[in-house]
Amino acid sequence: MGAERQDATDEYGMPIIPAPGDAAARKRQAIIDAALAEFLAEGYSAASMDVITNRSGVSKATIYKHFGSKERLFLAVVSGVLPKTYADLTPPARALADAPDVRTALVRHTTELARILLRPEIMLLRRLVIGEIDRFPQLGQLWYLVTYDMNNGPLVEMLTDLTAKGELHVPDPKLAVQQLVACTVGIPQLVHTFAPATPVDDSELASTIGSGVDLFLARYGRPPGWHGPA
Amino acid sequence: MGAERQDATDEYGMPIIPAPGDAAARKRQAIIDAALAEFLAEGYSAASMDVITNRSGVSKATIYKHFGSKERLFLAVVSGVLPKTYADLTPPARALADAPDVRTALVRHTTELARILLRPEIMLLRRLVIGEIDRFPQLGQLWYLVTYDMNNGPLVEMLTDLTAKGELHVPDPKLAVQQLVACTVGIPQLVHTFAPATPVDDSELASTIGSGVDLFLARYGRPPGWHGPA
DNA sequence: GTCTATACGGAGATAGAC
DNA sequence: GTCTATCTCCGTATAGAC
Repeated sequence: MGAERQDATDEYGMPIIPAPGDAAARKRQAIIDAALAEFLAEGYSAASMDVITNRSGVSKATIYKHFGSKERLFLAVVSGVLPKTYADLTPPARALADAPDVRTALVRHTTELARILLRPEIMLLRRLVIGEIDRFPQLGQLWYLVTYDMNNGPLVEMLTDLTAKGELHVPDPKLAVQQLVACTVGIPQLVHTFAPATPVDDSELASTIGSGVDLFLARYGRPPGWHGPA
Repeated sequence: MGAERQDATDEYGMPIIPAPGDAAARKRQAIIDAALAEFLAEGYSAASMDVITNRSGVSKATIYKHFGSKERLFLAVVSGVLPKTYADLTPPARALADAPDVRTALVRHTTELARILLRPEIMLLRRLVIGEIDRFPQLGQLWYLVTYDMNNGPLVEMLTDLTAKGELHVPDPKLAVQQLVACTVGIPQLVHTFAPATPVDDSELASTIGSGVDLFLARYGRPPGWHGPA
């Protein structure tokens, strides 16, 4: 029932012998994995510590030794996943350096961002966090901080630099980044927030994002016919 | 404790005698009110039917006679509130007729929309619905339908008309409406989704919305210097 | 239709042996 | 550190009297 408490074997049938000192750490990870699955599936309140206990293969007492309470377990699990969410994202400055022009860089970056944020597991996590914001305000703060560090902040810097170079005209970079994200990723994200079952249509996503970037550049881009500093 | 089961009096101390046939309807309403408060405060799973029972002043058996189950009660309560949310919204066509120009009309409309959607109770309801979407997919559909009927649909019509008249150039009105909403209301809405305690700053809201509408018009508006059909 | 009283299961958390 | 066994409370839902 529980899990591999002993006689665990790998894919070749060889017994897995955990390094002695890692036993506690491995159990801790097993708890986190089981808890994440249960919380994502049931939400915080409906999630059962009994289910997490059985799935993780450790005893309930061990879970409470490690995490103290259901609330603390929830916070530990969710806050661990959040930063990993954005780890795959290429820093905007690099995307800009690798692209032939600003529009291409913006399209590539927002597309990559959308691919990450629209992953079903991330959308699930996002809905979970939003639904529990009133119970766990720390999660809202964490979500904001991670988003800002990994995406908005770097984009603000990039827009500021491009404005200094004369390639864009962005008077309020912080607001502009919010607008850019809202007009591109924000649109499919909103749809999938309320209709999780909707599949992601690649060509539709590309055209939505392209249109959003064009909207952004119509306001903040250099005028047409402009080809560099005079 | 319970509520006004008998000897209930109005503000002048006069006894309130419910019309005989309305007794059931009045209890039904008391249940709905108590349930909404409890669901908004605790979320679906953590909400207690015992608490709803006590606050509504009727017995638990009566609640189950009326609604059958906790799930059905939840759906009845939430779906009843949703349409009322948008009832205060002026139809976009009227806002346009009453405004001196398109920009003013768009600013007024999105501002009014923001005022409604940013009300703390509505934000609370929205977080609740999002958090329970996987358990109650019907609510996502309902939310989408109400939003579309009361806001997006009429706006699409309006943009289509304005394009026909030559006052705007909107090739894809459905997408444009999503962009307009995302660039204006969507920005403070996102902030308040993750940071509910943040108060609404009127001047900041106005400047955000103004900037969003300008962004929209930079792409879809008539070119500057243009003063009516030739 | 409405009430009181209760059935029945599962929740989170812990005591104490090892 | 980890387990087994258990405590205590509260959950939804219903039976039966009025």
